Amino acid sequence: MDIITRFAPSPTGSLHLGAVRTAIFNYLFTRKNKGKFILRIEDTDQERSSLDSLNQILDSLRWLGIDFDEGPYIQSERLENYRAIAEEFVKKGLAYRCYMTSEEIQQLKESAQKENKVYKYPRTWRDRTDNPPGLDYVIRFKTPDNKDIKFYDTLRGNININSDVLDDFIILKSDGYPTYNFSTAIDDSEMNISNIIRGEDHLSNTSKQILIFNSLDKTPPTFTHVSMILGKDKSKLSKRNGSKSIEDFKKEGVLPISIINYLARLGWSHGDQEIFTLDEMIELFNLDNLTKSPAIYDESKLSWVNSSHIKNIENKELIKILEMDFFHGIDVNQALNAAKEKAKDLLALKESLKFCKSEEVSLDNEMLESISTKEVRETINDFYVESLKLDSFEKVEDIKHLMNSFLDKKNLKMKQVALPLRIILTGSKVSPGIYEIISIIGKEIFNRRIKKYLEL
RNA sequence: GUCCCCAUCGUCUAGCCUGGUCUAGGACACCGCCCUUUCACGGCGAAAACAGGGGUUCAAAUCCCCUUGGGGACGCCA
Repeated sequence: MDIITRFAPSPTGSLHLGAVRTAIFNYLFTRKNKGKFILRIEDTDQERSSLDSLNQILDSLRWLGIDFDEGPYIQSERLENYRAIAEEFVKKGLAYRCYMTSEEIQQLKESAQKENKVYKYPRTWRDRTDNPPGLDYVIRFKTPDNKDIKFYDTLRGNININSDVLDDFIILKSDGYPTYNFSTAIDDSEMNISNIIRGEDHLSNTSKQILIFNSLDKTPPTFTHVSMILGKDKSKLSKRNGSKSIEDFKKEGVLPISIINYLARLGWSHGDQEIFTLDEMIELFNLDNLTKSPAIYDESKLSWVNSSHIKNIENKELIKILEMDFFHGIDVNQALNAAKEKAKDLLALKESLKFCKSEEVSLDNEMLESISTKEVRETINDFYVESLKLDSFEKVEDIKHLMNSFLDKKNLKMKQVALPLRIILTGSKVSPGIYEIISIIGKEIFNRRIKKYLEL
């Protein structure tokens, strides 16, 4: 059977982590099975949907590298279809018009609450045949009585829900827009979706959608309801308990692959492996290795995953991402290699390479003060003289030897030379090791920076 | 309240389906030590879990039931 999947966000805000993970699972599953991946925008809430959110979602997905084979299909552009089907349902006696106003329903809900009961629509219009002219109406689905609604979930097995816990739910709102359960089921059937992978919060909605599938005379897809991602406080992820948007991560120097790796690993596993390339994940992904229990979002793990991927990233790729200029004479590859080793994110990495951007470095007062003593000046001068013996700074080993023999000769501690040297050469407290720094900037820049300091 | 789902270290998880190899493995974080040229990186080590109670069985983290706990749904939100 051909695999067709979809990711169906609603454009009512930026992409949150749970949605992104759903997208990732769908993506991995589809690519693994050489299927078709569809993007569908569920914007049937006129009030909350916005073009801004839509663009933001599209941008985030693009940045993450999650690409689609079809779409985006926009539900608000398919309204005629939903309306026609709703009308057809009415004609067939599967649904009916309900003229009850929102105010009336509000009242029913309030009195139900007073009696400590749960509101349920009293089916007032279910069997009425009159159509009061000029009044707003909704179309409700005729939910059958005491019927077992069954479906299969690859993660949770056979699920059985009795229709009596369901209401005569609305399928078409009074503004002519479909409700979620209706349009989702229609699109999933019309787009021939074979597998629905989505959050567990949709598990109880599924019964309603099954009812729609049945009425449409279509076989429902195979479901996989993935567990939720929770915040540190074990409640639904929100800004308060640490949830961020994809834009936030981008700003904080997190690589797309790190997010994908971390999120995929939250709820999915392959033995003891923690770090995966995209290709590996596609190769290894399997619905059977998903976890059923909810997972708590842990930023420090993400940070570790990110630093691991930074270590692995190709320099060519890294240069593109950093959008950074290197001063000529800088050994760019060596600089990148050294910086990658210890950076926890791209911001830190960029910061540690600041000394590679221009001919000179700027020093703040505190730094200047720490290197302006007579002893330091002499030491640096001596080291400079010593360094003249070396024709090339290309090899880190040579510099190391140079340093060691210098320390021996002068009977100095590493600290006494390396600390001021680092400040003079980089103007920073965050940077690669001192031998690497010297090698990276090369003899020319080294000489220039040292001379400038000695002339101060 | 009703219905549905879930339950292994603080966190993510392996093991569960196909009971014995589990005095429960790995990773992140934490703590300690080492390396050291700041910040870091790295290396080594420690501590840390089968929610509770009943069954079934020679044997249960693994199968069954109950309790408890957590999550979700019950919208003219998706």
